[in-house]
Amino acid sequence: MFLDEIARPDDVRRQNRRLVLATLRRHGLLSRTDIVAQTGLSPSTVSAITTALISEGIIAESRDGDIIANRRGRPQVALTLNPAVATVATVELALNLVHAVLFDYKGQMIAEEFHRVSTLDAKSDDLIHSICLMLDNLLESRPSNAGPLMHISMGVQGVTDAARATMLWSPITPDINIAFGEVLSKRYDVTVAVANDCNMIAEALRWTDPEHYAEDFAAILLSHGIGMGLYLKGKPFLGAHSSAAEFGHMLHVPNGALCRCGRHGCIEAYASDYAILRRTSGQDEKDQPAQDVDPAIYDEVANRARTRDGEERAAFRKAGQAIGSGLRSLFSLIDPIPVALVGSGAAVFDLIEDDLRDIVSGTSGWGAAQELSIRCYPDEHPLILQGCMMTSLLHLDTQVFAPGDAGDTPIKRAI
Amino acid sequence: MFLDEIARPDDVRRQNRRLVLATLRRHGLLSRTDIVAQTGLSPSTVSAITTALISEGIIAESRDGDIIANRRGRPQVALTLNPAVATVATVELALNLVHAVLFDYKGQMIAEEFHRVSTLDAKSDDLIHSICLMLDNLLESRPSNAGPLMHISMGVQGVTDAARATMLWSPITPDINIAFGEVLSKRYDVTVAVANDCNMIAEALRWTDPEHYAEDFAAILLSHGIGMGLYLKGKPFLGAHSSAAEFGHMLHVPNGALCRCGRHGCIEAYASDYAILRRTSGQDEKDQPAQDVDPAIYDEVANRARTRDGEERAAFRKAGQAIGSGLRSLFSLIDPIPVALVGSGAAVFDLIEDDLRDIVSGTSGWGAAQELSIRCYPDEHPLILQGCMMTSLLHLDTQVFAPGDAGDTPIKRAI
DNA sequence: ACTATTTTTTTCGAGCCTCGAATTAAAGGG
DNA sequence: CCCTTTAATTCGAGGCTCGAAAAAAATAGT
Repeated sequence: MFLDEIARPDDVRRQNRRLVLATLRRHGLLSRTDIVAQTGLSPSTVSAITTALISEGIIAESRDGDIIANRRGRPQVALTLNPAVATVATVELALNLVHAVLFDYKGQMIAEEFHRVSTLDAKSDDLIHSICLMLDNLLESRPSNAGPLMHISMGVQGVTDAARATMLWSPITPDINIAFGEVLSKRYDVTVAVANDCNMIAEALRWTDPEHYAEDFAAILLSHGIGMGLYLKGKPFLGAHSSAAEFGHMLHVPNGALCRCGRHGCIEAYASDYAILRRTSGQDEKDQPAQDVDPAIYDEVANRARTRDGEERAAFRKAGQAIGSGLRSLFSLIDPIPVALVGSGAAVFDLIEDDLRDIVSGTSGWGAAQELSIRCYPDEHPLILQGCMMTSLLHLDTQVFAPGDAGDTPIKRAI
Repeated sequence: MFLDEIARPDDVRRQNRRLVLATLRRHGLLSRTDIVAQTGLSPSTVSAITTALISEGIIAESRDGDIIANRRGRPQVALTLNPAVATVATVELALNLVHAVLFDYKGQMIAEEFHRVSTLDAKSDDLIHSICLMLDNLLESRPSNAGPLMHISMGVQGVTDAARATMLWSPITPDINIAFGEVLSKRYDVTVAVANDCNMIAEALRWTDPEHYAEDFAAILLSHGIGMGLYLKGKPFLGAHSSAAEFGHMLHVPNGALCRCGRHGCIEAYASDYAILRRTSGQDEKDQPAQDVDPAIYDEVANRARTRDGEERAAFRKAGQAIGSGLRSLFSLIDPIPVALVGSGAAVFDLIEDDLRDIVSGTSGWGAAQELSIRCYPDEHPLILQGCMMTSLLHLDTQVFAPGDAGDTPIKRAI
């Protein structure tokens, strides 16, 4: 709530509806009494809010899944999010891959589809066409009891403008400024979010492990490029204008190695897979890097680095230094925070860890000098998928099902 | 307003009170009709809120300063913040200098006092003693119609922990972890804020030029050390745990010049005044830098750099590169934003600008490639002062005078 | 079988809030 | 001296949350 915003009485109900939906989403199956205990709201208020939500079809009483039986007193009746109130779609767009999935409002997968596309040769229209085809298929084949499609969330490898739901630039395709949001929004008549995949990863991590990834943490994706999803003060941090924190394009060496973004000396130009292969293949660091990297070759190089101390090991060490130097600068700006390393780079963490920690060490500086926490997740795709799903569902929870105005409730719109 | 917070009906009033106080603080003299126009609240609500604020003594009708006369209809009656409802104190702590000032609730200076202290030799008790002495003097000598002291805001050169109102580390004194907040809070029975001086500068800039320094901007203080105050999404950005964004300690050159913080290669180790003098005095970049710098000598070096192309000019160019490299990394993380350069470094901007811009250029990258805006403010002290004042006053506006509960209103507490 | 007990959930009134409409207040114009 | 115009307040309607009381729905005991 900002200082220049005006508060109205129904804002109170809106906020408390959000609160109820959030606890239901987190716990799955909860009685009204449980909700009272979890939220701190009074029983009367919880009663009022839940009856409203039930009448709008957003949540439902779950008769079968009764919580506790064989106890004295009136039994609690379990409430749960109504899976059939809405469907959301997620689209992951990566190099040569489109992955679309449908989820119900409870977060259960309804259907999914993979599609191989030569993204590097694809024009924006080709990409959009592929995505629409997949979504059409999925929507047509879904069971009749599924709810109406109400949100699409895209996670893309590239720089995005969240406000305009546009992909500004991406390494996976030559076209720029692709307005996925506008197109999909018109075609399916729903709101669309277009976010950087790293932000989706961060979202997923925070959802699955809120203990560890709490208010402040960073998820760094080390794969085809280097990106970062950042959570600060419990909120995803999007740049001032565009999208993600472009960790990979922080400056490591002034006038250094050529980066795929066209500039010189970026962290990515030392630590990404293409940077490693450029180095181990004997090319100059100013040479244009490969657009695509064969994972098999990358693994081979990594294994060679593990077995003998040669050019390969040196390349990974350089990578560790680049990431470490970026982290040290990052930690100077925002204090040390837990880090998740995701993607192929996480699979070679053993090769970069020592150099990385060497450079970072001493960062903690004046504050509580805690140990730097780094966790690795070699496979990024499940995280991206889950992050997209949570983005969509939380959007519905907080933006669509939150307004108390029953006259414009989505279920009525869908009728 | 967070997702796990519960909303109550009186929160609405609290928020709208804040809104009214904020518009009054910004515009100074406003009729109820003006407030209606500015805020968007209904006349009835504005009437209710203003009568409450008047009865609590927080604002007052200003009979003399009538806004518009000679017009048909009932004349508007001007409202204004009541200067006598509270007094706030600011303390600026810098190298060899303590500056304490008293302001009334309207932001008018009541009294001020400067004190020269050899901070480098001072123990924490000495510093606290000096500050208390000054505040005692000021409070005793203030006019009888002044309001009760209700907040103290300190701006210090060093790393602070805002939550604990503690100065963790500072270049101006050997002692660490000085709990100014706790001591002053007990002694004067008020809340105390301890912030990094750069954050105060940012606060002041946003207040004086909200057009230019809007949602996102950075204020970089180039003087005895290098610090940064950052505004993101319209809110001051404090690190995850400690205090300011330590721009000066981002990594510029791995294993590079020795920084005063004990590490190597920080931006500060190339761009601060002591770094320039270390270089021009023929010392090695790994030598321990001077603790104190004579401004006269610094100016002399700058002038030499302007007149001939020698070691001095090279030193400033190095400084420009260091700052530029930091900015480029910063802009990678949070997108390009307007920058204010403050302090002695701003006076030599002509010597560093070219190299700085060279390194930064290309940062804008994919987004709207706007021109990097840099403005210079050679004297940091007025900004720090104003920032401290605004911090205190806004704290009163939003935290103390906002709760609608009239039973515990501060003016009653003071009686 | 029937009542007492226990626990959950709903209902109802009090006390907040904002807002629109009507009313009162306080000037200038003719 | 009345009319017009503008400012500010008052009042009722419709929200909201909450505490207390009532209703609902089970088990336990006789």
